[in-house]
Amino acid sequence: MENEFQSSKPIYLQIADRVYYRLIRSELSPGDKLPSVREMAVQMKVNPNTIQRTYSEMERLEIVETRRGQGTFIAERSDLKAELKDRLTKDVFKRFIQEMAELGLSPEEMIDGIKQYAEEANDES
Amino acid sequence: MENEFQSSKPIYLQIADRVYYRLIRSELSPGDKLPSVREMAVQMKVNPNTIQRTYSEMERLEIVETRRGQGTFIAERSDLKAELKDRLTKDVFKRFIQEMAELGLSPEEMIDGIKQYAEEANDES
Amino acid sequence: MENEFQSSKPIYLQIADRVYYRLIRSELSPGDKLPSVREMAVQMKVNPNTIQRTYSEMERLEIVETRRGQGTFIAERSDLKAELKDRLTKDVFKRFIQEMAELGLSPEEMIDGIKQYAEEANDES
Amino acid sequence: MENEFQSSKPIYLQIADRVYYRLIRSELSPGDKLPSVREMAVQMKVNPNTIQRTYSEMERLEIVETRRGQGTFIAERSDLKAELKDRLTKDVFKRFIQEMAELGLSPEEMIDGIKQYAEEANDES
DNA sequence: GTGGTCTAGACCACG
DNA sequence: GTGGTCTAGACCACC
Repeated sequence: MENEFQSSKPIYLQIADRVYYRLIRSELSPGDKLPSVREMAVQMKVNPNTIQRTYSEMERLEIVETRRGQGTFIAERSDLKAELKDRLTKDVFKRFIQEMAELGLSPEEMIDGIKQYAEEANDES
Repeated sequence: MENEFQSSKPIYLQIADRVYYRLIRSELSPGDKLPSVREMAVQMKVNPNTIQRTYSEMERLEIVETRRGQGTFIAERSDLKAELKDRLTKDVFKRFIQEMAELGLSPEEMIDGIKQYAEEANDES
Repeated sequence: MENEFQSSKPIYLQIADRVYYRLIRSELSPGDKLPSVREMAVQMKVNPNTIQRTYSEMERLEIVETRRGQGTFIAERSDLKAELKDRLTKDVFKRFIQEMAELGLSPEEMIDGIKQYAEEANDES
Repeated sequence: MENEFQSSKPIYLQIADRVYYRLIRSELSPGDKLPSVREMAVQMKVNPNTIQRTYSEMERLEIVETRRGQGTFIAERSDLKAELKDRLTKDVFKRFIQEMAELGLSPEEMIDGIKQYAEEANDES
């Protein structure tokens, strides 16, 4: 009865993120068909309108294209995966570095912190 | 007539963030009096209720304490600054590492990326 | 046109108290949907913002959780009712005993007083 | 620099309570002179206006009387102490029993609870 | 439809 | 003058 989405980030964007990650991890590839809006809604335990938004957003970013009567497909561009990964990692890096700078941490301290926290994450897993 | 706040994050939290950063940069210290709700509202070009919410939130987190009829003050705990910095940096690290892991980057790649982007930031400045 | 709230305790907390009591009396159970902010506001003859505050407070205490676009629900924790009752009774006991101690009454006198007043209450009913 | 008042109860009433308790414990007696407003303010680390309110409140309740040019004195009524104690204990009992009834506790459970919590309080002391 | 946020303006208790 | 509460009404993102 419950879905698993949290944080303040809109659910429809969280779902888009999942698609991006599956692409980058090569669990999805250009040309693959995505589940229908309704089916995805059932899988995600979410309102179909929410999936509709997800798909619209991804189409806007040209990550996905819809073919009338056939469904929604990962865009057929050879560089899609690399481009997507680039864009996402770049965003994450920039935000991270900027926030850390505001907190007064030097690049060296950032690197130390990553070593430390990455270890902790390993311990937990 | 216009204020300078952006985006999705609520204004009242953005203002709280500013207080946190001023604390960490030692522009504010435990015991210091914050501007009154009304005065801060003028400074920030925001409705007094918005500031009220900022102050309530910070009080909930025990970063600030209000003395009735006197105003709102930075909490008088010697470890406040360190604790706050810790909490904020921890949050940023965790989010960064988790997002990067989802993008399939290893800690080594994260570190390389930081070196690279930190250089770029230097070049710009 | 008039609502029925009194005294010094903020209305938004008085309304929260009512929810707590309904939970303890099992008129509400984990997972139940509370009325929407607007509907509750009508019922209580109060401004929607006041209810909003009530719900925020209850969410802060993890007694309630909100699902975006769906409404506000009693938290789904099996021990919620017992925990809540415990917390509330504990608070009342502690305050009572402390006040009585300050008035110089021994536990025995407290017990005698309860017997006496409980009888009176019976007589009235 | 800090005073020691807490809870949501107004400071001026908390200070009045202290006077009541000192009376009941016979640390104060009818006819005794209270400290001047200013002196009490210094003792309590509080604004003189706050003490002024305390004294006004106590005068309204006829627990205290002010003699112009001389100061403020505990009212000279032989029954003052007993009456005060009665009134305060009655209030505390009634509120306690009512709150407990709302929580669904029987008088027997109240008595059990008092025994239990009174013990705990002993352990701590 | 839902809750979340923000503005505007008011009143009050408190110090 | 201070913060705390409440009302009224608006807009928005999300489902």
